[in-house]
Amino acid sequence: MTIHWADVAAEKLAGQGPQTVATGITPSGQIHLGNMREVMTADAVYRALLDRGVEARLIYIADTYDPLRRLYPFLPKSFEEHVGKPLSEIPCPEGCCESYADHFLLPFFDSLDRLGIEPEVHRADRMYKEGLYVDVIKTALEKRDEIARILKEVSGRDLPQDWCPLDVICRSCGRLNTTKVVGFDLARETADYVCKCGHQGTASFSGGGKLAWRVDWPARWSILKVTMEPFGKDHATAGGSYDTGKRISEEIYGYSAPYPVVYEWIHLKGKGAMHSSTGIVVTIRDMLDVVPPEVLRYLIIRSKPEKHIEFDPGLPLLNLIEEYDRRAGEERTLELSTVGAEGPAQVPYRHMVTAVQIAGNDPEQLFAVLDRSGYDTTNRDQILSRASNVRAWLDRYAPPFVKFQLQETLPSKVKNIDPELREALGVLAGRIEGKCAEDIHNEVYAVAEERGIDGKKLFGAIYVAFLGQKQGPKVGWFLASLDEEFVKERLIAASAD
RNA sequence: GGGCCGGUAGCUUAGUCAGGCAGAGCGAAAGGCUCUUAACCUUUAGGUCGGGGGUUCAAAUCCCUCUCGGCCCGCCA
Repeated sequence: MTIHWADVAAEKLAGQGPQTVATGITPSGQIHLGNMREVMTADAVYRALLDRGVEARLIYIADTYDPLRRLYPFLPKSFEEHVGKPLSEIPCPEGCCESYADHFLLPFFDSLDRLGIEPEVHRADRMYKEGLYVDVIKTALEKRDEIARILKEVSGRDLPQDWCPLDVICRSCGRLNTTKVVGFDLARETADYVCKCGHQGTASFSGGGKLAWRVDWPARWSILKVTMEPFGKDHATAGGSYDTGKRISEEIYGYSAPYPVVYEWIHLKGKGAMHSSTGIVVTIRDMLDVVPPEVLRYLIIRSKPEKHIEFDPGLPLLNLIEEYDRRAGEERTLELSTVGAEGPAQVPYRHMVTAVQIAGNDPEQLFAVLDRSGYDTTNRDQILSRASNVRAWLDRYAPPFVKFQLQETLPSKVKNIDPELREALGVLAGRIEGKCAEDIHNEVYAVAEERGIDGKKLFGAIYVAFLGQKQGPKVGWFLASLDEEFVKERLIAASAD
């Protein structure tokens, strides 16, 4: 019996007072599955804490005050002028949201909700503007030399003479990365700066700028009293931002660094790590179109955070879904993956792949097909939702050989079928009337046997006649789901020449 | 150059902290249900635990070393 990693972390933290589990992501682009690992990891530990009766909260800090680093491939050329501005101060790239940051945050929040993750949200720009950072900014400026020394000692990085832990926003051009702080006044809580754009001015500690990342992070820990935080392996390396953050937190802010959980990246099978700038991205919303939220949770919760996840949205995704649906995984993992009261699906995803393609977009037809196959269709909402998952999967990720399409007219390939097989199709046409799926299926075997034909070949011929390809869904059930006259006509047409 | 994480069956992996018979799922193969249609049942095969060395009665597990993959030591989750 293995203790789940979330419980291991929770056990370490138990008995140390109320816990604040923090996560943070910069909404600089589509928030993808890789990013989601951070939040899922935090949520798993949060749940594990609650399960053992520890008082805990889950917070999510949106780094909305980070500057836009560069013109990402998905942005219009016109956004060049916004590079360097805080994400919260840039307009929405598609004109539908209040800001650039919101454009990527809102769909992400929607996804979190569906995943059953309900963090308290803190937007960095608001925290700065509301003055929550004023004290930590003052301390950082006062102890600038000490911070610089820590950064040098831990990361080996030499900072320029005029380095300042506070980056200010130019009042004229709105950029964070083009200004230089030339002086500050702790009493008035302002900093003086010059900007490359030619402007010079004075910026307030409340919203006039932000701390450099390596200082911002530990400062935030002390402001929000963070006790546990997962982060990507980029921050975890020796000399990385956790190491410097830990020292800054303890020595500058007198606050113990949070308990770390380091997570690995999620790779897209055959393409490498997900990264918004490389275009190797599957967004959370994309995935939620294809799998139910429980399965997405399961994907992340079943792997230990330090293992990278090789994610393949093609055929192997079905294994993951079915492993979850059949409750084949480890019990605690399944428990932590649950969202609400929704149970596992009654209809296996794989079968749904066939059913959906037979039924097309007609829900009644779909229920008819499923009823015929003997599945429980009482939970109609769940079935429709799964069916819509399956359609999206077929559309985007399914390998060609699982797809089929009923041919409106007799496929020309029928001409290549052996005459004796075609004849058998004609015989079959006369034997399906009023028969149920299973009986039709049996007729196929019966006809093949009577005529001394290899059953395999006869099945193949049927598929060619209806789908134009050599394989397809289970024949009896497939034919039974179609209009009987249509089936007869098609079989006769295929047998004639 | 220095560091961090990972390498266990064809694939995904548990077990590594705290040494004690290498386990599971998927896939594969064989058989069964008068039935290949991605359905079900039964059974089987599959391993140099990345390589080498060391410690030990005993090593996937601890130590050293090499190697492969990924990442970090500017910025960035």
